[in-house]
Amino acid sequence: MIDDVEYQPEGSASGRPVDFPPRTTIIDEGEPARAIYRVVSGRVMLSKLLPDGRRQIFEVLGPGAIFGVTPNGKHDSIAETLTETRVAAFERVTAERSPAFGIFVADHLKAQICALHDHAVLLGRKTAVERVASYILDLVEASSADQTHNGDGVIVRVPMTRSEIADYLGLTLETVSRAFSKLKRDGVVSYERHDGPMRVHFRRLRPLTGTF
Amino acid sequence: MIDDVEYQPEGSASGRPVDFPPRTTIIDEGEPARAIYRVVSGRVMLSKLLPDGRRQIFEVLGPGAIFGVTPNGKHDSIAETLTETRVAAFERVTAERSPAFGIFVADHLKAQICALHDHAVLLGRKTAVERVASYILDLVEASSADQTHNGDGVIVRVPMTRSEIADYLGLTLETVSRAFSKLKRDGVVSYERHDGPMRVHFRRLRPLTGTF
DNA sequence: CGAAGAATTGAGGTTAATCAACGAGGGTGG
DNA sequence: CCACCCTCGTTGATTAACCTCAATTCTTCG
Repeated sequence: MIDDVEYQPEGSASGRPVDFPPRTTIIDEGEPARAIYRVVSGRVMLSKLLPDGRRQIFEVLGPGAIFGVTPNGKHDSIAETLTETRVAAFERVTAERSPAFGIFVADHLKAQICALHDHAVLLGRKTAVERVASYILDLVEASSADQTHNGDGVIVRVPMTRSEIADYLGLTLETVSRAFSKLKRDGVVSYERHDGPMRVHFRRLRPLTGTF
Repeated sequence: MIDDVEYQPEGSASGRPVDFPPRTTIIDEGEPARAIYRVVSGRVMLSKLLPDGRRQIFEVLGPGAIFGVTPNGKHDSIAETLTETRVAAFERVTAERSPAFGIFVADHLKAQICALHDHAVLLGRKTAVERVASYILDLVEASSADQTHNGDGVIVRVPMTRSEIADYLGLTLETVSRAFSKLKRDGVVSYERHDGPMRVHFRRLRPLTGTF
C-alpha cells in the first residue's frame, strides 16, 4: 500500500521502523513534533489527560493509520500502544517536502475527522449501553477482514481493559462492566472469559447503538 | 479561477461567494460533496443527528475556517449557519487539482482535529459547569481581537441559544441554563439580558474549566 | 501459595435529565 | 396601540442514569 520510496525520492531517511511493547508511550502531549508515524501493525491509542488525572481516549488506530501530525509543531495528545506495535517513523521536515506524502496524510486526516465526529456524537448524546454497543460494533467492523462468521454471530476479541474502554467511551469502568453484563444477559453477546473470544449477534446489537 | 495566493489565510477569499441568512442549512448529511467552503464572515455550526432526533454539534467555525471536506465524496455532517454568513465556495474537482489549495486545506484539517480532541475531552470527562465554563472561555478567546477589557473583565456576546449550546456541550438546555445561572450567582459572569453583552471575569472562570 | 491486577456486582449518593410551570421579549394582526 | 402568540430562558420538583465506594471473585505470575 505505502511505498516509502514514493515519498522519499532521494532515498535518504525513509520510514524508519520502530517497535514498541504493549502500553508504551510513543508521544507525550506537548512534545515537539519531530516525526510523523504510520501504524504498521498493532494498535495505538490517542488520548489527553486533564490536570486532575481524568483521561479521554479519542481514537484507537490500527494498521495504515497516521498519527503525530500537528498544526503547530507540538503534539497535542498522547499516543501510546495498546498492543505490541510496529510503526514507521517519517522525519517531519522530510515528509513535509513531499507532495505525495502530504496528499496521503491529508486523506488520513479527513477520515480521522469523520471518526472524531462520530465519537463526539457518542460522547455527547449516547447512553452507556449505546456507547458500549457502538464500541463492540466498531470492533466487529475493524475485524471484518479476519472475522469468523457463525450465522448471525461474529467472533471478536476485546483488546482493551474495562478501564481503557471507559476512558474511550467517557464512562467509568464499572458502568462499562455493567453494560457488558447486560448485553450478555440479553443475549446480544456471549463469552466465557472477558479476555477470551466474544461472540456478537450483530443483528441484535445494531439497534442498540443508537445510530440505526 | 484558482490563484494560489488566494488560498493563504491572510488572503481575501477567492471562490464563489455565497450568502446565507442565520440558521440556514448549507450542507446536509449524506449529500454528495461537490464543493469545499471557506467561511468569509459569520459563523457556521457542524453537527450530526441521530435517527431519534438527538443532535450533537461538534464545532462552531468562524472566518477563515474550511468545511465540506470529506474522505469519500459524501458529506458526513450537517453544516448550518449560526449568524448571517458569507462563504466562499470552491468546486471540489478544481480544488483537488491545486497543490497549494491542498496544503491550505490540510493545515486547517490539522487545527480542526486538535479542536475535536479538546471537545472530546469536554464531552467525555467534564462536568456541566466545566463544559459551560470552557464554552465561555472559548468565546472569550474567539473574540480576543475585538474584546473589551475592563480590568479582569472581558465583554463577550453569546451567539447561540441555550438549546444550541446544549447540543454543542452534550447537555440539556435546562442544565446549560442552570450552569449560566450558577456562574452568574458566583460572580464569574454578569449580564442583564441573556442576549445582551456578558462580562466575564476570566481569572475566576479559568479554574472552573477543568483544563487548568 | 500469596500477591497483584482485572472484572464483576451491590449499595448508596450525586449529577444531570425529565417533566412542568412561569416569565420576558418580539412579532403579528386586529 | 394592544392583545395574542410564539420562542426563548429560567426555575422548581422529581426521576433516572451514572458515579463512587466497597466487597468479592477470577486469573496470572512470582
